[in-house]
Amino acid sequence: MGGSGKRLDGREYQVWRAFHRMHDQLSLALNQHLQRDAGISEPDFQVLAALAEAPGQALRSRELREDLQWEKSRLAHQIRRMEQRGLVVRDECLEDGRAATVRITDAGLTSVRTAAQAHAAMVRELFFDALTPAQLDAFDEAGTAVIERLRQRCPAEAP
Amino acid sequence: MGGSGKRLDGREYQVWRAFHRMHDQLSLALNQHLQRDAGISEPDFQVLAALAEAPGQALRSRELREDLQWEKSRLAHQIRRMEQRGLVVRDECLEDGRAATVRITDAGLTSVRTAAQAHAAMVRELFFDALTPAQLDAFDEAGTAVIERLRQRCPAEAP
DNA sequence: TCCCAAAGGTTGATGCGTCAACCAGACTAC
DNA sequence: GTAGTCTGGTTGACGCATCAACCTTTGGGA
Repeated sequence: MGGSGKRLDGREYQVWRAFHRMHDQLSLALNQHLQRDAGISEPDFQVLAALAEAPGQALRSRELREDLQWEKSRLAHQIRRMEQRGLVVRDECLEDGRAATVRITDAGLTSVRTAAQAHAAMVRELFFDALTPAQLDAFDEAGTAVIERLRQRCPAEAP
Repeated sequence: MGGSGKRLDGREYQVWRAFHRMHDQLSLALNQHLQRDAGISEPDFQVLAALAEAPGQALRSRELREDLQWEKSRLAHQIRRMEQRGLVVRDECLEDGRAATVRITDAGLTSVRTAAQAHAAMVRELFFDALTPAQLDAFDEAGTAVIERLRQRCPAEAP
């Protein structure tokens, strides 16, 4: 609760819009560059990066999902699309007949390596370099606080 | 420019992920509540709110686009879907044969009024109440700074 | 006048994300 | 061991967002 009532005041409204705009434009720019540089999307990149760092360069879907904090079906759809393009392969898990393990392919490795440097540079240039150290701290704490609050208030909606 | 090299360090990586997670989960929760309370999505709400506040409760597509900072086709698709559900209507503009004006319907007004209170309360509860005043300031400045930087670096990509 | 570029919008294709429904393998209780 | 449930994963439908291509009207000039 706190706050001063139900409606957002002008200041809050402005912050809220700026937050949205920042996210949308940042996401757009990063996607465009990633697409141009390596022919992959941000979701592709996240999956590939997680797999590339994993031991054996493969993960079970469950682990991948936990790592990325994605929904079940979101990952399933994403992996299907990526498999069609040859970035990953799926095979069965020996220990558990239900499970599937996702492995990065050579093509996937090439893509993610091509993308990594430029992507990181882009994130730094557009995001971190625009922030003062104090703002960075605030961002960190605020992000954590909002996530924590979401976890408390909307527990069903957290994967 | 700032920073310390191309790769993101651990701290930065963590902040970046927290930012993404915060946005995704916030967006998900807000959409779910909006859908449940008023049967509309966040994009629906943004359009309806802009129209409801406009003089004559109608705007030309161009103005709506500028207000929301959306891409041309994004708005066109959105309006088409909303028109099918009876939330808005499109009619021709007398002054300019190319233009279209979008008007909110009674059903649209009802929806947006139903949604407004609960939505604002939700944004306050999940976002603003989680932030200290200092964090709010930082968020505001940081958002503005990132947007400004985007405008400078990627001018072509800004609508 | 005629041509041509720019502006306002629309459309189709494709990828992304959610939801609800479903299926199959694994666990638990009895 | 068999019934019921839980868990891991997939699928189909649908809304959302981007891109590229397109159409029409407008507004200048030559």
